Amino acid sequence: MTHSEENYIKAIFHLGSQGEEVISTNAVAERMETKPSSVTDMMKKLSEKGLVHYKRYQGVSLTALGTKTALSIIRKHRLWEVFLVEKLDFTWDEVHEIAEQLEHIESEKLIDKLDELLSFPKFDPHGDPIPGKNGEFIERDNQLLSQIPIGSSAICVGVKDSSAVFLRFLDKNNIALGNKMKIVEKEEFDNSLRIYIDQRELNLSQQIASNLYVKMIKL
Amino acid sequence: MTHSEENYIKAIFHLGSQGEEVISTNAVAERMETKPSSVTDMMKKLSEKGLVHYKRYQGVSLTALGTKTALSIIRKHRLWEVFLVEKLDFTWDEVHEIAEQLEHIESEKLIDKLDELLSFPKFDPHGDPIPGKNGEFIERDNQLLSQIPIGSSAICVGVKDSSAVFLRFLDKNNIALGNKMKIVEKEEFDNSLRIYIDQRELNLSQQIASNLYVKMIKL
DNA sequence: TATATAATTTAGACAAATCTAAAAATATGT
DNA sequence: ACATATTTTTAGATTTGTCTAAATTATATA
Repeated sequence: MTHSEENYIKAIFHLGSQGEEVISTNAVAERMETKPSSVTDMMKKLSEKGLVHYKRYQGVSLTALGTKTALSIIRKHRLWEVFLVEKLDFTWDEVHEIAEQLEHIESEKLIDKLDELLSFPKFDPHGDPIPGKNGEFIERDNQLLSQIPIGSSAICVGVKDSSAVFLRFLDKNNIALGNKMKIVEKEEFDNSLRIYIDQRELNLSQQIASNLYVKMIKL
Repeated sequence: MTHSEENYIKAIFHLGSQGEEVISTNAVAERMETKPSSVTDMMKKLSEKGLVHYKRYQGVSLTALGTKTALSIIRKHRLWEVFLVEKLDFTWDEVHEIAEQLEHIESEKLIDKLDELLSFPKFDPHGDPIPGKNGEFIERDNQLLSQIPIGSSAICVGVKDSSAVFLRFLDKNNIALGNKMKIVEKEEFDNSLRIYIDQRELNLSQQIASNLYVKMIKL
């Protein structure tokens, strides 16, 4: 498979897991930052290779083989991210671009050995689950901070948006995975939240809160 | 730079350091396993980018910039090889193909951090010197086993041919980098050598002996 | 040194991945 | 349900890296 094919497969997988089953040509084009016509061409090719279900004007979805392929690429991406943070001391906002390249390296043995070196991690530095060697994949069932009731306590377990700007904002405010927080109040006007975290009081906009995955805990 | 461009630069560098200064189109084509006409096309492109000196029918050589580029790629290749052997327990006959992919990953920071993780190694698993961050490069001044006088002792420091078959042959005969050996006799008929290594007596063909780099030691 | 041979380049073609512009199919709104 | 808007596809072009076949230049030999 070419890098381009792999990137399309990955895009379709990600679009599929955050909403619809069947993905539109335009959606893929937007995510890949290409033109819809390029997507159509590629869908024909991937369809011939048995990686996607595709009928013209009907959108696209991954076949079982396509899903397996996507999971393998995502596994590689996330394991490399763990490596970069754990072994090379990169920060979580620096690893995506590099992992984007490393995910295309072809060698099953390499990935298995990397997995072992890292002690078989289950999550990447952004809290995203790492698919297993045989395609086992635990979808994250956590809630967004914006969705949990006022008064509850929760642990920060992941980020929905893993762009460098957002991650650096979190760093600046000492919000890290594993941190405990308590939601004190929701401001009616703009839906911002007042929380306690790390012995401090903090105000988070609705946009921030809807990009933080948390796991509720009983007091 | 594209992977292909990088591979051409590397090929020219290697051809240049094992003989002539000016490299012929055919030599590049043979090494790259492409047709001479493809080489001509690429030389024009690399020439326009200032990476090679090229005049038609006159062969090709690297510019200062081309050499710097080549050293950077080789540095990456060899550091990744060390990583694969030291951190992931690959054997020295398995690493070349994977490093061939990894050498194209773009991130200076990644390579610097990798260098640090590996404690700034000076040689790769085959005994080849690793160029420094700023292009410093110690050419190996060692001799081939086939070139040293009978009766002398030497330490094995590298391999000229690093193909998997040759490396596995060495493994099978317990010849490893760092091993001491003494040349006992040279057979006139086929130039094979009788040596002592690792408390054993061993017979090495001329072909083997001319692919092993050694450093002579005084007794 | 003339000519044969070998090396190299040019010309033209192709596949992959992309694009633009136009056409076709589908979806939407009243 | 029909006209319009949107989405998607097709057709044809472009770029990169490659190829084959033919032409050109260099070299080697007689």
